Amino acid sequence: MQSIHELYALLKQKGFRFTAPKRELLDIFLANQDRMLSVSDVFHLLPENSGIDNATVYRNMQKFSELGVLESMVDDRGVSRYTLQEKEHHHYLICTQCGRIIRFPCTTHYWNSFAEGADFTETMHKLEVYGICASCKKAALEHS
Amino acid sequence: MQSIHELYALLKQKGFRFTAPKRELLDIFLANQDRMLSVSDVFHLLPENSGIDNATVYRNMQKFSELGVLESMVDDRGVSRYTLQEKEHHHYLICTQCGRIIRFPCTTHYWNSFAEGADFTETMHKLEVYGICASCKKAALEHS
DNA sequence: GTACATGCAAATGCTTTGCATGTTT
DNA sequence: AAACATGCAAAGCATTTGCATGTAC
Repeated sequence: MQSIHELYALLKQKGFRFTAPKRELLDIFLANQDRMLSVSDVFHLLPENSGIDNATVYRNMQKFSELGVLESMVDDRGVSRYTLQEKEHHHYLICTQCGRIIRFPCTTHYWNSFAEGADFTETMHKLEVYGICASCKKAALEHS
Repeated sequence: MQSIHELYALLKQKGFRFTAPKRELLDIFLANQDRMLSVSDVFHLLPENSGIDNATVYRNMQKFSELGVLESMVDDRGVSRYTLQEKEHHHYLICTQCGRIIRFPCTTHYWNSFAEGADFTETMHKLEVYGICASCKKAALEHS
């Protein structure tokens, strides 16, 4: 999911329209692939007088998630955050200072034996690693 | 963290008081160790005329979390949920049907190499496995 | 022209807060 | 008595929804 053109095709195929607000929102996500953006973040990244309403942002974030264009998560304060979805299933290192994310592949399902033991059928899993990223550590050093 | 007495001691030690609402709340968590309860869940589990206010439940859930009596998470709808904290760090199989949780030990940190590679310092991680538990699968079969 | 989208405003739901009163210690 | 807790009511946010209007197709 890299270019506006691919996204355009995908939307069209699903019967949705490619409007100015959608275009602006996608631009923001394309330009911020190393962040998980909340609706409020997105709203503040929009140009001053975009005229785009909060509700429009919410509706489109949801639509994009359903389409598989965006991936969503809920942060520790209960706020939904979104980022462009990669082809492969990834997990994230998440900087609690600046919000930057670093993707890493999903290579282990070590819990499978426990799930089987409990006769539990997995449908999905979520792994998030929180901490401080390199640039925030550097910044912290410089300020001390 | 098993008995009311231990909890009583812990609260006292931290300078808090052991009140009737706290006692009722803890009883609920002791009786529901296989669930992640939201404030709303807890509220509904309280006796009809407990007289305990919503705000009191919120304040105590937070307090208990800070004390390490409860462990908290935010569900996929952004709602905070709590369960008694175990001695050791665990992860959860979470039934999306009934909300039942099954704990399993944390034995892998396979992402360490990625974190080191990115000069990322982990402070915490979260792993949740969603699916359908044995009893919900059984119930589904019986209804079909 | 029709179906989908948007803006606007009101409503919802979870959570927090201020404040006067009540209770534990 | 002092410090912490609680109930009550109001406020705060994120998010959703209804509806009339606008726009892509």
